[in-house]
Amino acid sequence: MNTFYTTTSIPYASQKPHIGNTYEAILTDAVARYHKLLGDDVYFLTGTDEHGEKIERLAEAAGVTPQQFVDTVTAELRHEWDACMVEPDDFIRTTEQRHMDIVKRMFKKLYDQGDIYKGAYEGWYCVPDEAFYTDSQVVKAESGHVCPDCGRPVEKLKEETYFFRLSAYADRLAAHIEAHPEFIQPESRKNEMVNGYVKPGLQDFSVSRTSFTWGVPVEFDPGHVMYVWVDALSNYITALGYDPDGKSGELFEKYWPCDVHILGKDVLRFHTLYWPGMLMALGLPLPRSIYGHPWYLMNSDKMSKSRGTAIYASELAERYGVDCVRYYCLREMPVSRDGNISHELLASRCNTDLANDLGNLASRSITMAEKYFQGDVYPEETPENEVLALCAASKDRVKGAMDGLSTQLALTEAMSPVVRANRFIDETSPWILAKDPGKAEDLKGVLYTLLETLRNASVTLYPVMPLAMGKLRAQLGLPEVPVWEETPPKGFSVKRGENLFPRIEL
RNA sequence: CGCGGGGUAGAGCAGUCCGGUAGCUCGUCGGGCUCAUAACCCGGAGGUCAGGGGUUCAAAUCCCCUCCCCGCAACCA
Repeated sequence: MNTFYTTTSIPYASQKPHIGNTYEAILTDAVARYHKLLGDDVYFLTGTDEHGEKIERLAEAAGVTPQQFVDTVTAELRHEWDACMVEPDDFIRTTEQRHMDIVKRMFKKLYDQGDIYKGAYEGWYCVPDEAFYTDSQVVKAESGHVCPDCGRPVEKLKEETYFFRLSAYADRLAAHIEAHPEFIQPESRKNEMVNGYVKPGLQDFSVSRTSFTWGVPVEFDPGHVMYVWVDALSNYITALGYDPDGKSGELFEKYWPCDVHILGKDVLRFHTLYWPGMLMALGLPLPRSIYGHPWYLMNSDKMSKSRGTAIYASELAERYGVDCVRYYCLREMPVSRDGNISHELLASRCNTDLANDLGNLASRSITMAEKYFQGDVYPEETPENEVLALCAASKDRVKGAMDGLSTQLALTEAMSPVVRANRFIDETSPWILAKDPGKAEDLKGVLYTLLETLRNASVTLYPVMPLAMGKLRAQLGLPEVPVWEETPPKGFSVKRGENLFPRIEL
């Protein structure tokens, strides 16, 4: 049996995640469910990044401890995930003891072997903005260096910090990226990483801070806490029970290396350069692939809580149903640019595809099966026709698209037999066949074709819409959870239930 | 010459790698059907595929140039 390990990036627990953040969890969940259908031994990990200065400050402002603060945010996040039927095998928080214990020993090991060293980070600091800038970021004005954001003068600041020696792994990493075209996906992002960072030369990066305390302590140097990279990125192996001293647990031995890390384009750099560098230093195999997805925008604008333009998955799921939200997110995200989401767009897409095409096909097909044959449709011979041929062909194409994480294409393909079947009804006019007792077998063939189209869709769409497809399968008299290679049955015993996708009225 | 992405019907998008009558959804106009969630099916109108040049029998698709929009530009998650 193949194993399949997939992860989301772990969101920063600084605020409740909006639909744009939740999209990633939905995508990863659908990928995990798809591989489960294929029969793979799947492990799906997600979690939260809970340390850092920003959280320390937000907690202080809220008058709570940082731990209380992240407990609240992480609970909100899990509520969002739950509302979308995102069901990971494990959920890791970087403030958990099991994580911190391992991270501390990892850090020490890297330090002992010389991959982490003490140095100083020099930069520019804008006091009013409380922001650091690098040499290349600050604007050089006549009056001296000024803040690129607000234009006020910045001060030179020097902070003692530990660095990870990424430069030592630059050549190996460049060679790996070159030799494994699938390592960074999609390809346009790979080019961005290579041209933007690898070719100019990879520099060491800072892995500790002395300016705040809410982090994993560097035990051999009090005053330092770990900065985000070592702490957060390592969640992918600490959750599996990795042991820097060579006694890693069963899960780690079974699932590492990861098959695909799924994350936003904004953090792709850290996952494709920093993280592999650290893994090389630890002597561990690199993840097989890393996929950077675009973002969802609200009316072509970045979602912002403060501007009131954020949409939350839980609200959408409550209003329109979890299946609609999952379907929309995975159907509408374009391949190579940011997607748009709004109530209007979601309602339009779901009404067209789910209510009018799929839901209505189920409704009319099952109703006819009950009306004409009391729900039992067992033709003497399994029919062969264009619609059934399309079902088989489309399923293969769905598989190809899902393997490449192209959910937009996968869903378009999965829906194509449904659209074709609606036309098939007009072409065959079953209500006319029903008036002629001598055409009973023809009528059975037509209804079988329709029900088999629905069964096929219940498999190909199951990873994206587990709830609704489970209900559809129940109406078709099939087990609620399918397997990908399900054999078409000789016939169907159906029973009409509630409408699968009620039309959305705004 | 910093890097990358985008600019295709009123709106939102696919097609561009592997040139060959420009496609999908919504909207709109007309027709059909009555099994169905006022859903389904057929047809019409609507695009010089950002602009210019080149290659070719043929270019949205390949090459060159220009314009516009967006993201990134190293320690921000």
